[in-house]
Amino acid sequence: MKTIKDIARISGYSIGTVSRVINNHPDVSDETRQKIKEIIEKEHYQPNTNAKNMKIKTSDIISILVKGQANVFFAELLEVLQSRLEDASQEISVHYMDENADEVQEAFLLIKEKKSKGLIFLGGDLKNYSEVLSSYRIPSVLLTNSPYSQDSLISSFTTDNEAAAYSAVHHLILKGHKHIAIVGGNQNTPVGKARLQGAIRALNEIGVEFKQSYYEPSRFSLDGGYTATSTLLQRHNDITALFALGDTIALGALRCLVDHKYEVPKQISLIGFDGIELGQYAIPRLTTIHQDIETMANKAVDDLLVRLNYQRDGIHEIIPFQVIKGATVSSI
Amino acid sequence: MKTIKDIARISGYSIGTVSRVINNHPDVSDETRQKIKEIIEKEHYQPNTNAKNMKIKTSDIISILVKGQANVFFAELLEVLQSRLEDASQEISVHYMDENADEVQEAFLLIKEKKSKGLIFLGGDLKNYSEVLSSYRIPSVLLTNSPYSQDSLISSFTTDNEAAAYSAVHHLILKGHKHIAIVGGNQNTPVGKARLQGAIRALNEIGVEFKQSYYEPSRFSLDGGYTATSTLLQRHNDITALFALGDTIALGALRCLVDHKYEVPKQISLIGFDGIELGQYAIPRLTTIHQDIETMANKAVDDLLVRLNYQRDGIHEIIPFQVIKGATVSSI
DNA sequence: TTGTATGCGTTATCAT
DNA sequence: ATGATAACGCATACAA
Repeated sequence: MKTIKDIARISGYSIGTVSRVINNHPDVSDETRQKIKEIIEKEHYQPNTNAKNMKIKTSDIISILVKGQANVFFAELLEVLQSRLEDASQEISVHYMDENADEVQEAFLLIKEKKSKGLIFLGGDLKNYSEVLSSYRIPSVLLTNSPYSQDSLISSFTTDNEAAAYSAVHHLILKGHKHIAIVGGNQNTPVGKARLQGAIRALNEIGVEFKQSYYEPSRFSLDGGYTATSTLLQRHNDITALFALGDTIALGALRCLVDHKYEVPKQISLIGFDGIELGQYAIPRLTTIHQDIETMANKAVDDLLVRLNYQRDGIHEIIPFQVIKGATVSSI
Repeated sequence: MKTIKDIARISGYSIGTVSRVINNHPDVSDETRQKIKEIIEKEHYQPNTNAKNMKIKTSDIISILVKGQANVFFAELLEVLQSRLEDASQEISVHYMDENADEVQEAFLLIKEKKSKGLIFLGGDLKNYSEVLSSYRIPSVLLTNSPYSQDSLISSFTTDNEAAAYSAVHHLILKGHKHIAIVGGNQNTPVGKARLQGAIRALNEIGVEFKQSYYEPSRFSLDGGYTATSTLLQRHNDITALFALGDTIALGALRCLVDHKYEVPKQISLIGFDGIELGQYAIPRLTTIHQDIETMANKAVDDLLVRLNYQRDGIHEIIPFQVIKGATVSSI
């Protein structure tokens, strides 16, 4: 493989000059720059990223860490983020990680080895945000979760999951529902917990006591939603409405209800959470809580770009949500 | 940040010995190994990947290149691949790339810089598979497309897109349909082309001439399917069946048909292509062509693992598909 | 404006 | 079994 040495040899210049051309340094004569560029082109030379990363102090890259590659909501959020950052001519690199991977560890590597100048987390909770990591002074933005750490380098823009879940169930209650089951989510995650809490609060408010048997957790998937709903239907026959802790779960639930010969929403109503695009393609259209990904993404990008240039403390904002009235909820 | 030097200093051993411990070389005494490991643990030392990659001749990693992160079919295929490779205790790294990125270029980097020992391509056509790349002698497997290059290092396991599309339309024809419209896909891709060709062949076989106006291309998305279907419905009012060149497109089409007050399948039948999980959660369940991802993934992994150990030529196999009879097609 | 030399953190080769 | 040291390919401080 060709290295910078080869280009130097072929061009007759030194590797120093070649390096300057590669990195667009100003102190090279136009003629030399031109000549070297041509040779680079002709030889298909590509700088070795490993060697490069070892030398540079900081790169111009903002890294985005996405937790859970199957998460449709994150995928949609990511799309907006990418588009905004592209508008700002901001180089980015996206890193998908496993649901149960350690995002702080990953971030650490990104900073240490790829020398990212800024970080955006989609999911994750930075529970283990460490002093070491903090010592690098890299501004970060956390989306869709509240920050555990109170480090001033972190901003967060999140939906109030508790309040949103409350609204979802409240919407069902307004339609006359009382026998409401809750499906999906993981009570070991802050998000899952908050959503269930919000739902319970709405129930309690009208004097309905929440019974554990009306809740069935599930993986965040179509299949998970289907199975959990199946369990709930078997367990109780008085359910008139279902609150799914995510749209993907809701779509699994929807199919399950139909398979069990329930008419939606006539016999059983269904409301989801997230507001993913797919929900509006479902038949019937999914009623759901819409998290405002546009605003989230815009604020995240604006905040990060500012803090990249000016020393400021991170901010923490709650982004308003919205109930999308689809066709899966009806009055009792 | 701690480096191997620090660990050497702290432990009292040389960096050579520390390196040996890190890489599990046998020629270290158990006692030394133990001591050094403890220090590594205590100091939270992590080897620098950049430096490491510069030195190693070849890593033990198989890289998977996925073209188009929004592609649900690839996502499902990837899941099976990952599970199979994990069973074989095979380290992998997944790289998502843009739909119109150059996968050969990316592969080149992966081989040169991450020293991958094997490659799996999801999508892409290796049109530009170069001599340079070939000179590295890295076994590769191409899934879901036929190889352009005849390099003996490449295996491929693919669905016969032309035949499968033929079967899809033939299925509609058997149900009595003649006014069949085709929606979605990109005629600049081999896959899109093959699927359209197969559909046309089925039509021609029963003496129906294919008219261009009964075909509307689209992006590979819900929205794309919706819009293209809209166009077709506006253009013709004698359509009794729709063949979507992908399931995601089909689901967009389904929503569009319903919005236009067509009953599916009573008034208009619909068949998709791919066999993604989501299709079986749609209401009604999607009739579609199922590509056998299990077999594809199994064969890909088996073939690659064998060729990693024995010098053999790549093979090219067509994997049988299957018509899934959902509920979106009925007799006329 | 250009060239030279040093070091980044490793692995691997050659000693010991 | 362990240590010393030469690369790997590049950016950069310093020299010219």
